[in-house]
Amino acid sequence: MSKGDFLQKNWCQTDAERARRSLAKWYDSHARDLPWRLTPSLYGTWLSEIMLQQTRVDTGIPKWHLFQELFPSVEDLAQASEAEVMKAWEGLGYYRRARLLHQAAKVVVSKGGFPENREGWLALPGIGPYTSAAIASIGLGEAVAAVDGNVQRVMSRWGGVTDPVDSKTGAQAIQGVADAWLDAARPGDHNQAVMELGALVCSPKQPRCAECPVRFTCTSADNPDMWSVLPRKTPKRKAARWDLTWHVAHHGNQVVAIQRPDTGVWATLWAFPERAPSKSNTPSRPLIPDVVHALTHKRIHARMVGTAMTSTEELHTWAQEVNGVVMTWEECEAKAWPRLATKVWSELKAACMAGN
DNA sequence: AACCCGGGGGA
DNA sequence: TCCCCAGGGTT
Repeated sequence: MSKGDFLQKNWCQTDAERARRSLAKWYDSHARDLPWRLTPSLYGTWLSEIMLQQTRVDTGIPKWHLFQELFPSVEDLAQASEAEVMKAWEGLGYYRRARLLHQAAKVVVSKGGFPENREGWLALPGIGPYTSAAIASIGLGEAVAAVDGNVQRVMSRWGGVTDPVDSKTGAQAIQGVADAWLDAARPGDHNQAVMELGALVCSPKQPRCAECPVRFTCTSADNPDMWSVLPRKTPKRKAARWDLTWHVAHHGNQVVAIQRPDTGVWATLWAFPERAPSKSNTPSRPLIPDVVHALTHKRIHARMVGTAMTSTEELHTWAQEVNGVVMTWEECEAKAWPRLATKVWSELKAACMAGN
C-alpha cells in the first residue's frame, strides 16, 4: 500500500484489530440459534446460503427445513426432478436459484463430493463471490472475507467508505476493510459475526450504536450525518407498470395451464395463458377483482379473466393452440406457481367452479 | 456497468 | 410508499 493510500484512509490496522476482537467477544453471546448452525454440514450451509441470497433469514428458515426433509442429502437433491425442486421452492422467489442449486447438486454428485476450496465452489452454478467465500470460510475454514449487504453496510459506516459500494472503487474499499478485519484463525465465525452485527445492530435505519461492540473505532458511531447516507449505492430505476391478463379457460374441474418459458419472469413456473381463447362460444368475464402484485422491478396489475368452455374437447383444442396442458385444479396445485397465483388461488377456483 | 430476476417485512 | 434483504447471471 502506498503512503498516499494510507493517508486517505481514516482507519488503520490497529483499529481493525480492536474491532475484530471486540466483535468476536460480542458474537459469543449474541449469535442466533439458526438451524444450520446447530449441526453444521457443508450441505446445510450451502442450502442456507443459496436460500438467503437476497432473502431474509426469517423467510429462509422454513424453506431450509422443508428442503432438509424432502432432500436430506445432496444425492437426494440431485436425484429429484426439477419439478419437485421447483415445487419445494415455490413462493421463495428468484426461481433461477432453485434450478442452479439443482444443477449444482448433479455436478457435485457426479464429481463424487463437494469442492474442497473456494475456487471449486465458485465454479458451481449459482455460486458467486459472496457465497463461495461464505461456504469456504464456514464449512472449510478458509480464511476469506465474505462480503454481502450486511458487510457492505458495516464496513462502509465503520471505515467511512463514501464511494458507492456497487462501484469498482467502492467495492475495493469495502473489501479492504473486510480483509483488515478478518480473523484468519476462525474465519467462519468471524464472517457470520459481521453479518450478525449488520442484521442485529448496524441496521439500515436507526442503527443501535449504543449497543455496538465496535463503536469505539467506528467512523459513523452516533453520527447520523454519516450512517444515514452509508452505504451509498447507485440509484435504481423505479418499477415499471406491467398490465397482465391471465385467461382461465375452464370446464368442469379442468383448466388450461401453461409452463412459462425458461427465461424471463417466473421462468419455468406454471401460469395461465395471456391470450384469450380464440373461438370460445361463451363470453369472457373477470373472475375476481384486479390484483396488484409488486416485484422488485415490475408493478403488476393482474386481471384474471375466465372463459367457460362448452366441452372438454374445446378445452383441449385451446390447450394445443397455446402449447398448454389441460389439468384439474388439483393437478395444478402439484405444480410450482408464482405467488401471484397462489395468493388468489382459492378465489379463482371458486369463481370458475361457480361459473359452470 | 447496467440490467434482470421474487417476494416479503419494516419504517 | 420506499428500501432492503447472508447475490448471481447475462449483456
